[in-house]
Amino acid sequence: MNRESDSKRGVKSDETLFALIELLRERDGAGVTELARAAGVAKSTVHGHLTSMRDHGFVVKRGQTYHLGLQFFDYGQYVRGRLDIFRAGMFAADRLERETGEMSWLITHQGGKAMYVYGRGGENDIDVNKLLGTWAHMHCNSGGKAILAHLPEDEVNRIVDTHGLPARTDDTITDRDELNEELARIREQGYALNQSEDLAGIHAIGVPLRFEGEVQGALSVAGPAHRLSKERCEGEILDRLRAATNEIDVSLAYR
Amino acid sequence: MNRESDSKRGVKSDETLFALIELLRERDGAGVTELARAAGVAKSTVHGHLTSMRDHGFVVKRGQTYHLGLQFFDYGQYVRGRLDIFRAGMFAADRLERETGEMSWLITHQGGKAMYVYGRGGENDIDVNKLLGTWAHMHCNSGGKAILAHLPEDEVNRIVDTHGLPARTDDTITDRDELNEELARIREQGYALNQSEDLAGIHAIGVPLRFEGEVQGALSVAGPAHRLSKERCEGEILDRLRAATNEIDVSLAYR
DNA sequence: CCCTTTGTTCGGTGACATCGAACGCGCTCC
DNA sequence: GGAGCGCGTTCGATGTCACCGAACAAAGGG
Repeated sequence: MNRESDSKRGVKSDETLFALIELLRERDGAGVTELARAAGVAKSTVHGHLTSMRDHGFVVKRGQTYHLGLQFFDYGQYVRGRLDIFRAGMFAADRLERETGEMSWLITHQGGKAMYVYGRGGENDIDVNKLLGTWAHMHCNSGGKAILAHLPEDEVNRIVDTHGLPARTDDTITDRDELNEELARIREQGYALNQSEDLAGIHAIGVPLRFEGEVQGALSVAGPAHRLSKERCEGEILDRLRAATNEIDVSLAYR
Repeated sequence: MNRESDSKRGVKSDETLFALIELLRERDGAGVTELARAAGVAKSTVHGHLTSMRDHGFVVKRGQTYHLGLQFFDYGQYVRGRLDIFRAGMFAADRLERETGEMSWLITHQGGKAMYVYGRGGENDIDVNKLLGTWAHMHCNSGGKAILAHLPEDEVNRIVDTHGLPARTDDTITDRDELNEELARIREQGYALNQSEDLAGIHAIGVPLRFEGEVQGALSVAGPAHRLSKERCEGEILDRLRAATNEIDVSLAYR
């Protein structure tokens, strides 16, 4: 009723399960009654799903309220660990951070969005853990743009159709044609810049990580605008990024 | 049919969903037919669940085979980020690793098992990422024993009933009475030692992290036996652990 | 101590999860 | 190159079980 698209050939019961999971996250844990009201289902239904999840560690009960369980962390670590990009790029990202003193990021994409897969701190690790494992739009950050630039044209179109080009700052690219020009430029020069297009005052530069003709992800360096001038990005940092990419390519080829 | 305990009041459809998820992990991705055979359900059933999961990013399709998706990593990072222990203990673990040059671990427990929530490398980060986010029995590592020692007696019994005391090495405590003696000792001296009880040649020392009268987790230092002698553990390292614990306690109190 | 609100249990019932057969495709192997 | 196997996917028919709502049991709060 609330979701208009029931046309899909999925399992409805799973749909409510996932809704409950998302609700538990949004609210940082919740009770049965609260969940039932929010999801629009009976209390007993919610209770049933929670019981199943509890048996598998996806949910824990503290007092009267249910919370998402560490089983998610378990599976999450597994999924990340399976990514070639992650295994081949970790060390490169570490070194990049040491050499530049700025944040370094390993990024990949799934379902038309980019995810921060691995990051190293620069000044403080707090920000890293805030972003780590979160989804981002691909049009407004260096890594995402670097990936988009090397994706088939129809896939780029599909992604833009699905997720749009929301403005994060005044400098975000929100026009389709403008994005295509930018992607062509990135393809040509081999790297993508982000000048306050995602967060005001944050600049970044990213390069694509390709393997077997496909973009697997991107490697990027980000930091405050006053330190990451266009000149520094396209000079020192780009050189280091190129070296790191090369190292990762080799590592991917011989994995 | 394969599972004998259908007595639980859960949702059967969720049960097969979780079975599929686990199968996808065990096999590092699989096709519909393979999953259907392994789970003992119809292909169309599998396909339905996969479609639902795909819509929510829990699964991705590469070619003809399905793999677990990065949505798990997203939720996983969220769950860890909500742990008080993690937010309050990260920095302490970092410093501990720098000061001792050994691996440091932040551990917590759920459902009677311990999980490695945060770790820093010591010599190599590879091992850290192997263990990070995995479950462990609580009776055979320092952090787990430190937690057990400060849990109510009936809960300890329930845990042992559920998970048993499997022998990981020749030195693993496999006897219930012996475990209880050990736990009493730990309670008295305030720290737990692990001398090759989990992995041969690996020693460790752990202290409990308590807050509001409850054990929230444990902090531990681990490394090769030849460097982590009983004397060093109970001397220098214990001192540093105590300092770190104190810092975490303060951080927890004022969170 | 009542009275509200919570989590939990319990049958009854119709929606829907499940099944099996059929389809279309890509592959291999004669 | 076409016959045949295997795959993922679709489609109805069916009977199971996910769902509901009411009743129950604890747990606070006034």
